[in-house]
Amino acid sequence: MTDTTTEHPATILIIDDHPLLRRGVSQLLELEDDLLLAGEAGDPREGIRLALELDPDMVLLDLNMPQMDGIETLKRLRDGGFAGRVVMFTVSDHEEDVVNALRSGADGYLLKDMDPDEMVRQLRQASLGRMVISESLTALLAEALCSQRNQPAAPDIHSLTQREREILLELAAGLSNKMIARKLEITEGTVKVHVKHLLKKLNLRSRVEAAVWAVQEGIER
Amino acid sequence: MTDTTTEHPATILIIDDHPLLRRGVSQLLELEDDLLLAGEAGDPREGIRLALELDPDMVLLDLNMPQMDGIETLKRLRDGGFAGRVVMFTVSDHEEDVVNALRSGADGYLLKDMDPDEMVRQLRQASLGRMVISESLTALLAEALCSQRNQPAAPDIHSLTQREREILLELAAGLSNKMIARKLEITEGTVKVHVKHLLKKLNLRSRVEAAVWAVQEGIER
DNA sequence: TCCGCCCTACCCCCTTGGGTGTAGTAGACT
DNA sequence: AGTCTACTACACCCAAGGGGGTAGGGCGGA
Repeated sequence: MTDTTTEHPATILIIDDHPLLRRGVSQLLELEDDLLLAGEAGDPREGIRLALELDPDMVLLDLNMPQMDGIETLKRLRDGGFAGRVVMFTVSDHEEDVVNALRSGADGYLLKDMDPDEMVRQLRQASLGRMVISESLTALLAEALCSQRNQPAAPDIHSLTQREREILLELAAGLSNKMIARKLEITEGTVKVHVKHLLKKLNLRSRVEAAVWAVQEGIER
Repeated sequence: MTDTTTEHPATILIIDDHPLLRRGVSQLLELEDDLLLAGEAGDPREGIRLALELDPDMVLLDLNMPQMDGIETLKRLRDGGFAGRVVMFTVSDHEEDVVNALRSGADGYLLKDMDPDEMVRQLRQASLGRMVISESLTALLAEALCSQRNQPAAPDIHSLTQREREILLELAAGLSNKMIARKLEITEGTVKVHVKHLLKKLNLRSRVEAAVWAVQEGIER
């Protein structure tokens, strides 16, 4: 498995605001000739730019950055057309964060305090297209899947407020924000706020997805 | 019926690029105290601006103007939030034009060569919320409804080209133009062209409407 | 051969959308 | 009294959408 030197090495971009941690990963990767550090970024925007420019096989993405959270960064990566693997890399072992990240399309979720050997092994797995999760999280993950106490980020109509449901309905009817505003007698800016909120709650990326979802769910007043 | 002077008169805005014709209508309306000319516009953009500013009860809209066709003007009026009646006013007695206008949401279709008496009568009807059609067109209209030879502007998947159907599918999946371009390996500009064309063919106003329509129709490859 | 449609690509223009942030008000619950 | 959520509104910014137009290559039918 480790002998993949005849193949081209898997290129990895790390996006993390901690220089020391980037350095650590960098040194870890240098020891493996089938894993190659494609680049580093200290903030999300720079990271997204680099990812689209370098097009690495994998992005190792810090979930908690001051400028932008990892979920948002992941979204923007996908929006930008990045097609490689995106593995979350974080200190948070909260079930909520794990579930949220995976629901948002992350290809893996690794903890920063994990064993270097396991780290390398998991990265290798990820580069092969497998979804990876830190071993210490598997129990927690199983629990999350069984007990249904994971309301956050669940695309559920009930997570929306009454007003947001109204806006979603009009939106799905094909109305623009301006038209919705006129119809509900509020400003366009307020409509935008509601749309933004419902997109976030439903974990969708555009009003088109929201409209299609609403239609398929058969949402009604 | 003519005695509605106790009510406020119905205000009418005329949008037509022929000054003489505007003058004619103007004089015709002056003779009726229940019909009031709210304003005139010689080109579509000015007309739209005026309509939104004056908010007349009815817009008399030339179907054939050099700057912008009447259908497009009608769309923009509705997009702008104009909620009054929009009656097409034209020389064209082509079935295609009539059907197209009515399908696009026009509240009436009157011919410019119609009898002044009928004209006034029809305008009065329109101001009451009734749909009006020049009498000389009724036969033609009936025929159009019976014989189904009205492909133009019929929201039909078969009116789309293969490529347009592909784009519609991706669009309905929530992909942006850029993502569709990447997926189909063409430029974003070309995707925009296809989207523009399919919206026109399906007589829809936005990609959201297109997406919802596609989903409801159960469009597949 | 010429015409027309399809697909592609590009130009210009302006509007719309979606994100950031701050902030005020009202009602409900602690 | 304090806090939380919902709803409203506005600022700014940049990306995306949608309209107009022109144009060239390919392909098939008149």
